[in-house]
Amino acid sequence: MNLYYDTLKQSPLFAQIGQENLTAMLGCLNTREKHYQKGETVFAEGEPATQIGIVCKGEVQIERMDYYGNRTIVSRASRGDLFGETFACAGIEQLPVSVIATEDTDALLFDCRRITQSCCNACAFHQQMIYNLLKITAQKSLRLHQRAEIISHRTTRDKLLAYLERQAKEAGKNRFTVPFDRQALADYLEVDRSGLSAEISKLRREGILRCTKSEFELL
Amino acid sequence: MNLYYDTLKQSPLFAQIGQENLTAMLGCLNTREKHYQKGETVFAEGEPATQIGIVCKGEVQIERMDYYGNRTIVSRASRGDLFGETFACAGIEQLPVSVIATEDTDALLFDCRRITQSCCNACAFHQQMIYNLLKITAQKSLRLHQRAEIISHRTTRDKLLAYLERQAKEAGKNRFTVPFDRQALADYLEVDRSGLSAEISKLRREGILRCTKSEFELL
DNA sequence: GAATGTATGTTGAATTTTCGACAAAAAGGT
DNA sequence: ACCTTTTTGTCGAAAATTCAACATACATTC
Repeated sequence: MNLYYDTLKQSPLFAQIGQENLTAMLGCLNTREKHYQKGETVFAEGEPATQIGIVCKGEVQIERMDYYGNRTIVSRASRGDLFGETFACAGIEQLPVSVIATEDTDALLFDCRRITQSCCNACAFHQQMIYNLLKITAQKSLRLHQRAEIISHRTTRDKLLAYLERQAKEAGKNRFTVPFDRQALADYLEVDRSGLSAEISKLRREGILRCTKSEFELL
Repeated sequence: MNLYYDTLKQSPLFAQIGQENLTAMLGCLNTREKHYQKGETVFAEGEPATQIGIVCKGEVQIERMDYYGNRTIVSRASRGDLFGETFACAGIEQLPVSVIATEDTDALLFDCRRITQSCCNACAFHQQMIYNLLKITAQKSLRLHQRAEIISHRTTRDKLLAYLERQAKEAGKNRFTVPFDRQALADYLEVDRSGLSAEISKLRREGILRCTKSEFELL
C-alpha cells in the first residue's frame, strides 16, 4: 500500500514497533498521504495546530515572517522526521510558524488526538508511540535550545563560528556541507546576509576557514 | 509526610491523578526532597542529565555561562513547575545548562528513568504521568520558541517591546510586573544592560511606556 | 552560447550596540 | 540612622550591524 515503509520503520515515532505492526498503526492514526511541490506551504501560520506530519520524501522548513517580511528559519525536518508535533502536543490553538517544502515532498499527516486520546482499538503499540513522541518532543526542544545558544551570541562572527563548530561536531570532522544558501543561513542565524558574506570572506582571509559554495572547512 | 501536597497535586505532572494516589506515585518515583538557599546551584552544567526536579517552594532559573562569563537566562520554574525534564527525556549525557535557585527553594528530585522505564509495580497512573510529561515537554518547547522569537529581533528596542507585549498579553492587561531586575532582563533578552536602561528611558520619554522599578505599563 | 535571472561578494554611510566609567538611587545590615 | 553594597541611569568613544547599491559569479533556459 504505502511506498515509504522503509522510511517509516526508521522514523523515531515507530521506534521499537516492528514493521509488521506498521500497517495497523497507520490505520490507527488514520494517516493521509500528501504531496507538496518545492516552495509549497504545508501548514500556514495561524492554522489550527492539530496536525502532525511525517516527512516521507523531501524536506520541509519551519519558518516565520514578521511584520516587515523578515524571515526567520527555525528548523528543518527531513526524511523520517516529524513536524508540528510540538504545537499539537502543547495544545495551542494556532500555529505560530509556517511549514514550507524546500523540495518536492511527500508527507503523511494525522491528527494529534489520534495519539493522545487512547485509541478505541487499544492497539498494542499505542503506548510505545506515546513514549517515542515524548522523546522526540524533548529532542526537538533540545534543538531549539541549541539554536538559541547560537543566536544568543552578539556578533555575526560569533554566531557564524558557533554554528560552524556545531556543524563540524555533528559531522564528526572539520569538512562539512551547510544545508543553507547564504540568505537562508543569514535567516537561521538572525544576521544580515551581506554582513554574513563579508564575515565569511574575513574568516577566509584570516585562514580560519576554507569554503567553496556550501562546502566548509574549519582550520 | 510531605508538606507540599497542595502544591504537588496542582503540578502538571500529576494532572488527572487524584490526590489520594499521590503518595503511591511519589514512592514509585522515589522522590527525594532537597532544600537550596538563594543563589545555590541545583544542577550544574556538565552534570549527567538524568534528574528531574519539581519546585515545591521558591523558584529556580535555568541559565548558561559562556567562555567570557556572559550569562544567558533561558527560563524559570516556579511553584509546581518541572525542570530538567527536557534534557533527561531527550536522553543526552550532560546538562547544557545550570539550574540556580533564585530564592530559598525546596525541590523534589527523582530519576527520569523511573518514569520512562515502566515501573515494576505497574502503578495505575504511570501511564497518565507519561502523557502529562509529553504535554509539559511540548509546552516547554513552546516557551523556548517564544523566547527565540523575542531574541530574534535585531535591536534592543524591538526585543524589549516584543518582551513587554508578551508579558502584557499573558497578564491580560497593560500593567504588569516583570520578574527580572535590569541585569537579568538584559541576560534574558541578550542585550547590554546599560543599553537596556537607556532604551527604557527613551520609551518613557516618548510616552510609550510608564514604569517604576519592575512595574511596567504599556500605553 | 547568448541571454536572463539568481546568488554571492564588496563597499561606504548611517544607525545601533557595546564597553567602561561614573553618579545617583535603592536596598540591606548593624 | 549610618554605612556598605547593589542596582540603575547616563554618557561618550569604539566597534559592529544594517541597509542600499553595485559588481561578479553561477545557473538555467531558450
